[in-house]
Amino acid sequence: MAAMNRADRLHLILRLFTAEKPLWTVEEAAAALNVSLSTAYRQFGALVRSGLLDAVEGARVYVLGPAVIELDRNIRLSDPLITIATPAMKWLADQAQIPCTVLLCRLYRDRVMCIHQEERAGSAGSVSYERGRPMPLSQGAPSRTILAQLPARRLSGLMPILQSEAAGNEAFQPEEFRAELGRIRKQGYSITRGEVDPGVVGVAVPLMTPLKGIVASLGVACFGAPDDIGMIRVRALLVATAETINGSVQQLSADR
Amino acid sequence: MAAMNRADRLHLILRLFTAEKPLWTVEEAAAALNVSLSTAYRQFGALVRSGLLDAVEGARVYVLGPAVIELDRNIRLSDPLITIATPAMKWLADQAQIPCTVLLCRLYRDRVMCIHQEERAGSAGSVSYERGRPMPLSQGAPSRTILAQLPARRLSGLMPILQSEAAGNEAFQPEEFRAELGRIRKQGYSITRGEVDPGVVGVAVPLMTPLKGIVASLGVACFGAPDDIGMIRVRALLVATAETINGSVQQLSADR
DNA sequence: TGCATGTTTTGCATATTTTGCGAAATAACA
DNA sequence: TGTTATTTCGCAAAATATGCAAAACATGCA
Repeated sequence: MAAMNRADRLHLILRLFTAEKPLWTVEEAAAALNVSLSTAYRQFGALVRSGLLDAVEGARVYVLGPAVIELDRNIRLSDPLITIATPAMKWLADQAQIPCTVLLCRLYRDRVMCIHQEERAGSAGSVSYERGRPMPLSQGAPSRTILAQLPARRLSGLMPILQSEAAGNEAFQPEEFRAELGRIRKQGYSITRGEVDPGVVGVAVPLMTPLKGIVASLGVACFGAPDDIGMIRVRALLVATAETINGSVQQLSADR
Repeated sequence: MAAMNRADRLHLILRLFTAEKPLWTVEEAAAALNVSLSTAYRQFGALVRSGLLDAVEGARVYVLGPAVIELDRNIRLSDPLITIATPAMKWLADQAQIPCTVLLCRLYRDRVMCIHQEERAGSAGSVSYERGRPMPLSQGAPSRTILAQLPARRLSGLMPILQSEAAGNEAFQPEEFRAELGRIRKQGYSITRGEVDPGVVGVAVPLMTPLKGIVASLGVACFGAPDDIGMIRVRALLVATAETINGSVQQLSADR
């Protein structure tokens, strides 16, 4: 196995705890991680001491711990992109005159993940692009907008992922997909209709970021069959909001 | 320095990133952690690879990374206590006829921390007991309710913390405080008025938990000068809700 | 109560990883 | 281009983690 250091290994443990399998016994984890039982006990013990894991039920089973919640608050309060974007996103949610959710998304590993969302007051709809949930690269306006921003080199590196995401689906046409990304880049936005959630129309635009090598997008997921006029309006608001955010980001960079 | 393993050390790094000081250069961190610069670079590099940290601004500065957001979603979706309590907390927020926020809190290190909150629709007030923010042990109904549940031995261990929290304040009377905790234990709830936030009245009741050694409380923070009748109503709802949650927890334990 | 079973911790020798140092490479910038 | 600040790298020494087997602990049941 490739060289590994403690952060890698630690994160490997934490990554066992997914929404699909949130509970792990030490025995299961030892098997999954290919380590002896006693090592797994020691590692879990350390993680529990740090608060990143928590013991349930007489310690037979472990779940993610309270330190995660604390760290998440810190990130909400202090991440540069999130703090800059939040007020603008609230404004956008307020101005859009149709039920919707505003999404701030970024590339994360081989996925696109929402890192902040603002719901329009009274909008009951829920969206797959939910805060903290990694989504496929190829589906939905936020993802496509992000792909469209990538340098050719980086995009090529991701093609295998796109291929595997499309596996089983109707024929995935790399060339056609690239052309689509080119169009998005040119027009400056992406729209998808019901591609991720049935009945939901998504629009997204690219975002500059203060983060080294981070690619992000700002999107709006609209519920309740919005008409074309409504979507044009939302798109315009979105472009304006993104410009505001980009401006603040530039500002921040200049200040340092 | 005491024996330490890699999980401990890793967590030490993560804990540097607080809401007060969210940005760290490698140099600052190396100094704070008492390690050489090259070690700090290596550790930060590993953490960035795992997504727990993120490089800002040409990588001169680091912040908490997207993996934290992903882990937080996992915890929201899967923590046994949170998932059990959430529907009951929504119900409670809905039934309370005054503006309020419902709080699920637990002991976390030497503090009490809210791990889930539900705001009553239309309640604009904000509360210091915010999700993910560690609060002093001695202040507020959720904290006191939790202290009141602790075995004498454990409480004694925490007395120095209480002392230091009270440092500078008007004379802190350990005996008086213990007596107060005794009253809370007997009557089964705690009420504080404006102790944490001016104008906010807090009520809290203890909670059984499925977690080994975890002590928790369910509380309501009421805004807008609620009258006594209102508070009695809320308190009764709170007791009922806690019973529901306790029941579900028992259920869960029995199932395993 | 005591036995049988399943779970968790510990001691120890060994293997692996981490560390700090100085040097080298790289990037930033005037 | 030269100058400085940042970041990576190679290496030997020091610190830690690991697996194993044995021991301690807990649990359930007759």
